[in-house]
Amino acid sequence: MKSAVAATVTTALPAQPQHGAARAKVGEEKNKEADGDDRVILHFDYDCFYASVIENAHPALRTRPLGVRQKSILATCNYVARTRGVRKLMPVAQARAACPDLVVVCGEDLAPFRDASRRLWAFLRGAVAGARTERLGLDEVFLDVTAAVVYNRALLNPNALRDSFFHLSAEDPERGFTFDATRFAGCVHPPPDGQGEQHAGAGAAVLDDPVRVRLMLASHLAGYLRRRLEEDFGYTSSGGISTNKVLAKLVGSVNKPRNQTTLLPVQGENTIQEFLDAHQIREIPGIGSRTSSIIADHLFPPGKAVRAGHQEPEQQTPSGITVRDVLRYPDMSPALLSRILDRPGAERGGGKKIWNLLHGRDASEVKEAGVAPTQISVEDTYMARPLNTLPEALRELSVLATSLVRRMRADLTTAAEELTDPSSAGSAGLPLGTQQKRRWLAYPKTLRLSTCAHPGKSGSVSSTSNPSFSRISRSQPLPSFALDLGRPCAEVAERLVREALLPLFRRLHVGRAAGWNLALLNVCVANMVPVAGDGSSGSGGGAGGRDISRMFRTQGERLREWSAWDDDATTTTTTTTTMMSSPSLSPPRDRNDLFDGKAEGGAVANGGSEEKNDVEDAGSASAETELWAVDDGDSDSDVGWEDEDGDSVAQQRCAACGHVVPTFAMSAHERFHAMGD
DNA sequence: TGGGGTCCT
DNA sequence: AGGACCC
Repeated sequence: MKSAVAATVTTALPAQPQHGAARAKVGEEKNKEADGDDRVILHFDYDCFYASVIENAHPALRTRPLGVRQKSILATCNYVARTRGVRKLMPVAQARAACPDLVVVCGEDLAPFRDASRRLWAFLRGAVAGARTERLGLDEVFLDVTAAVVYNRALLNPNALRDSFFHLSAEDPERGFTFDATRFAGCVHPPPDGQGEQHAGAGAAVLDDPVRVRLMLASHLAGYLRRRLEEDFGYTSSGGISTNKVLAKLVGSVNKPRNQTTLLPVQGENTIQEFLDAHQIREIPGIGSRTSSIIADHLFPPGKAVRAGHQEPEQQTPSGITVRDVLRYPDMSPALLSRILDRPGAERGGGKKIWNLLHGRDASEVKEAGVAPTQISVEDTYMARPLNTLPEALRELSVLATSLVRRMRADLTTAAEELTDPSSAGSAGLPLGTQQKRRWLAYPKTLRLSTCAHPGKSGSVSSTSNPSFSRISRSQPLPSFALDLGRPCAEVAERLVREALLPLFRRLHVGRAAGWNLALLNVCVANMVPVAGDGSSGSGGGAGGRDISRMFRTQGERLREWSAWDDDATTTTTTTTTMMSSPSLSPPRDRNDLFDGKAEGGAVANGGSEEKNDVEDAGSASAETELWAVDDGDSDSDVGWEDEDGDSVAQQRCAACGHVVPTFAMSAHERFHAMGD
């Protein structure tokens, strides 16, 4: 995978912004069969997120075993509970049996979790200039921090690595943190002490490897961000640092609660493939249960004898087939994999994609999520008492519809900041001072209703292989009255039921007036169309409108914001070489060394258990387009880096502008002035 | 055995 | 409209 002399960083960029699609294509080609070592990706996973949200609202629960329930299972539980034998996704009854004093909290309403997730996400989005952030579910975030890391690598001072300063913005030299560039923050994946290692620690010959230096920098960035998440927001997290999304995410789970892991290449060894080889294929993100079982069935046809080569039953995740098993299979190849997975409806590049994942290659980009979701759905299940009559169904539909309308208003509108004159505001019939004008950021074009019949009640199917019985759905255009902000949610919802959802329901269940045995109802709006004049919403569903402004915020533009050259031929090589010879690129002292003095959990406490203080703090603080290029073609490391000895954060005042700047930021700061033209 | 999401066909 | 994937 990794070649010793990669030197591929994409800082040299065309002068003009590129069209998003064009840029993506270039990216694909570049990553096609190449290393894909040219990015730096962070993955954060908030530890037992739902439980943490509850704990932050009720700090007294922090020390008690806590489970968060949805219907009859625990969506998650805190680590105290896990100590007592409680597991994620465990039935509530079983959990109580294992831990009688378990505190169980209902988590069926996702609003508090959604709010907390958005607050953390807003912080991360604004934290690193030029980074892209992508949310996965409510509790995971990817960041592409390539630009910031490349920039900071160019600024490393080989004479004072221990007192390095990481710039979070090229625009504001004071924004950042100090760190020790002679070591990684947190854990690294093949552990330096590892028995097999004959390299001296994590060190020696390796630091002339630019990938490794970037990962070292990224580990400190990840450590800093996680510390902020914990200290400022009360959420601990696990982090993974690597060169693409799948590896970052995978390696993040190596040291799970409240820690982080950097996956580093080791020269002359294929440590990344070894890391992957040991995983069950089902554990690789992107390889789901369907693909897993198809592969398993092909490699070891169900009729035949059990695998001989495997000594242990290994009662872990399903199938037991590892990445190594697949790759070592006779004549295994992308083509064979494609044939195995080929079936009607299969994804086109599917085989090749899986093949790449099995090798740790993942060219997918970190996608900046729009402020508006592309879909909003509300659902409820009725396992215990399936719906069979129209009055029941209508009652539930109206509950769901009310909640849907409320969510549309919460997630798809924003405060209207138009400079409306007081008289026109008053004419809307609301008190002047308290008027909450909202306007749509994006509006859905489609309304969809889905149902699902009860698996066991009337029909067949009890198979474990059946992942919840399949849904059926019907959709229609969303009536425009659904967008009327002047009426109460419940009123809009009732009309929605009568005029849209009921007809959809009849289309779903033609010919039967009752007795459907419905175990699930789902109401969904989709196909969001951004409102013209606002650049912040989801992907255009139809021909409606494309979000032009977002298409220009491509990776190229982000990199240009930082734009320090990463040419290994220049002074940076000196930097890294010198770095190597520095006393120790020591192994992490300890697995939990990141937050030294701190005793136990966040302590943010969040004051009283104030119920809701919500509403849109999410919008602000995103990384602005700070378009200025630090051209650091030369001059770098020697000039301006005297033998500064000051232990902690030495500062200087800039003669040009009077800003107080950390000494290690001074060089960058001066270039800032030089740039100004 | 939940209550959500995304993308592709 | 459905299926695959993710949490």
